[in-house]
Amino acid sequence: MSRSNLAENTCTAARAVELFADAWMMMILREMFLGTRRFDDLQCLTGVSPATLSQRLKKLEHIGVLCREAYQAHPPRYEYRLTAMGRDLWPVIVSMKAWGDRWLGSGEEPPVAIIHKHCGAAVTPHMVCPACHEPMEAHDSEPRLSPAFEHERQAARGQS
Amino acid sequence: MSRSNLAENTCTAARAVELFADAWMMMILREMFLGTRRFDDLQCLTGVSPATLSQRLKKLEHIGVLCREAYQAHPPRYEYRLTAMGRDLWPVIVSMKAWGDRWLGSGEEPPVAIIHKHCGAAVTPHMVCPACHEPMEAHDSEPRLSPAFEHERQAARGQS
DNA sequence: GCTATAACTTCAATATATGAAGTTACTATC
DNA sequence: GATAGTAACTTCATATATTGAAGTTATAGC
Repeated sequence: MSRSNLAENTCTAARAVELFADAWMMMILREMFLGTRRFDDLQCLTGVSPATLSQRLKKLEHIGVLCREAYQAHPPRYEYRLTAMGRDLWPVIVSMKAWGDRWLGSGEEPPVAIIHKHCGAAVTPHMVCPACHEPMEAHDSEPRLSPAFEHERQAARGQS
Repeated sequence: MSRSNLAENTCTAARAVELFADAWMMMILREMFLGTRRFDDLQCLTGVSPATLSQRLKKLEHIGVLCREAYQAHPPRYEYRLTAMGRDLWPVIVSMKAWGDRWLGSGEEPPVAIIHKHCGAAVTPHMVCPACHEPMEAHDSEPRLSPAFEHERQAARGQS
C-alpha cells in the first residue's frame, strides 16, 4: 500500500484500514489489549522480528494510539501503553475475535473470554443501533455515500 | 507474517488477524460491503494492482468469505459476492469506519453513512453486552485466558 | 569481573508488491 | 468485416519490505 491517492483517501474507513490492516499492527494491538506492555514480551508473544516490532511501535506511537512511558531511567527502559485513541480500537479487535471464534474456532471454549466487569458475564459483545437499540448486522444496514465521495469514486472508475 | 507458530495459533483473534490484517484484504472487503462486485471496479476503486487483486480474491475465496459467480458464460465473466462468513465481517469494517470517523475525520460529515433499514436512522453502531445490554468499551471488560492458552504464552515467553 | 537483561539496531538473504504492458475471448459499432 | 472496446486477468523486471541471526548499549546484581 503505497499509493498517494489512498493516503489522501476521503473515506475514513479506508484511512483506518490503511493504518491498521497490517498483520503486525493488529497482532501488536491484540497483545496490548491482553495487557502486554514491554518490547521483548510483545516480540515473543506475537512472533514479530525485533526490527519490524521497533518500526511498528514507532508508527503506532506516531499515529497516537500508544505512548512510550519510561519505567526506569538508568538504563532507559520503556513500556508501551494504549492511549484513549488506542483503547477506542477495542471494538475492532473484539469484532475480529468474535469472527474468529465463530468461523475459525475448534468448537471448544475460545482461548480468551471477555468478561463484562459490570455484570460479570463472559460475553461476545454485539452491535446495536444507537437510535432504536435493535441488534445490527450487515443485512440490516445499507451504506449511503456522500456526494463528494460518490464523485471521487466516479473519477476513479473513469480513469481505468 | 510467515511463521508457522502463528498459522497454528490457538488464539482465534490472532488467526482472524492473520487472515485479514492485510491492507488489501480489508480494502477489498470494504468495497464488497459498499456493493462492488467486479474485478475492474475493485481494482480502480481500491487502487490495488491487478496481480495482487487476483491473488487476494483467490485467497478470500479459499477462506470462504466470498464466492465467484459467473454472470455470463462466453467469455467467462465472474462477479464476487460475500458469503455468510464474509457478511459476518461487517462489524469489523464498521468498527474500523467508526474509529476512522472519530479519529481521522475532518470534522465534517463522514463520506459514508450507515442507514439502519429498520428505523431509517443514519447511525454509528456500538457494542453492547448481550447479557445486561449495557454499552461496552475497552475499560468495561477484561480478558480471561484459558489455561491452555496461558500455557502456550508462557512457553513463548520462555523461548526468548 | 562475569553474567544477565531490556530494548533495541544492523545486515545479507529472501519474499512480496508494484506499474506497465500483454493476453484472451468475446461484443458492439461503423 | 474490420476496428475498437471491455472484462478479467497474467507476466515480468524492478522496487520495497521482512526475516532470522547476530550485534550493541547501558546497566544491575552477584
